[in-house]
Amino acid sequence: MATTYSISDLAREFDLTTRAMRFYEDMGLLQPERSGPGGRNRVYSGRDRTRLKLTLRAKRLGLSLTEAKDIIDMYDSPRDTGLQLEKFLQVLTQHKKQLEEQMADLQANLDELKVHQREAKALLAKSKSKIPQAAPPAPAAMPATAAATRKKSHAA
Amino acid sequence: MATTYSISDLAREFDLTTRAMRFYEDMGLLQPERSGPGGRNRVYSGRDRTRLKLTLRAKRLGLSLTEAKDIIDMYDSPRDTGLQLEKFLQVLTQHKKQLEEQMADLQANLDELKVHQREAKALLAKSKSKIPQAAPPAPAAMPATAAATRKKSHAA
DNA sequence: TTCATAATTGACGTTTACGTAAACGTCAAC
DNA sequence: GTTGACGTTTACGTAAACGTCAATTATGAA
Repeated sequence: MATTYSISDLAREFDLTTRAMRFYEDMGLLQPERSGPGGRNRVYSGRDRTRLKLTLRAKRLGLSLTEAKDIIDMYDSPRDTGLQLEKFLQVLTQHKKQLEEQMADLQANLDELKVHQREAKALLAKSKSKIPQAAPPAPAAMPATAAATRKKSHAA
Repeated sequence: MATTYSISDLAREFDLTTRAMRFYEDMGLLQPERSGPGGRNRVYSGRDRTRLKLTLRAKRLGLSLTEAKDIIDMYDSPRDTGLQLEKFLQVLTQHKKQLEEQMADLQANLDELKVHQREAKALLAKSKSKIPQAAPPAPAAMPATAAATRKKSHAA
């Protein structure tokens, strides 16, 4: 039988609250079955788990939940006719372009960061080789970014 | 004389409202000078422009404004003593780690996207070579992401 | 001078993404 | 038989990031 999960199973695994999961359900991101007396309790499938994982990944990349849903649904939808396939491919291309833009953003940040890193290391070396005291005046440019210590990574 | 900008200059350039810019100022991200009668009008410096640019880049990568501010301020702050330098380097390392995590997320998305792209192309080719009609049943997995058509890119 | 354009400061409204009780059901363990 | 641990719904609260007036001022063109 296919593996299933309770709400707290997934909550624990992905480090979120049950409240969040129910909220995602309200948003249409998850569609757990029900079990128990009167079908009260939620039962999540592997598909739900996957969708949740993708949702969180999307969030980490700055998407809103509705954006995430739109995309996930699209990837998850039936593409049986030729026209649907073509449209799907169009969306894919668009999506890919945006991902690549974001890649560029990220790369820019990393590059600037590395410059600062080098500069700082150089300065530190100098200040250590000479006298452990005050050093040169102002900094140079300035990069930006870092998803300030998220709860957990779950990158993949 | 150093080049300066009006509020609408920058608003236009980065495609945001003046309201947003004043909001960023309230958040401490920008500190324009004042000019005109009674110092009413805001005058932005090149530094402001840079900070704004970095702020938007950070936003595109999913950071909150306060996160953005923290980081930008850090990069922008005076690092004159050895200890400050060392702490700065620590933060840099941490920051870098997070950027790399995000890179991994992005890469994962791109990879999955490409798989779908290939699959779809194959299917489309098949359906065209045979009969332009209905095709195989369900899809396979599903990736996620794409900063749903943001206003403008301004990637760099 | 008058009208349009651009700017300013409040101040309240809105959307997103949950948090936080309150109040209750269920089942196993003690 | 009651105490937990886990689950449920309903519902109000909240922080973030602006949007959207309103009321006013300044400047430049017609």
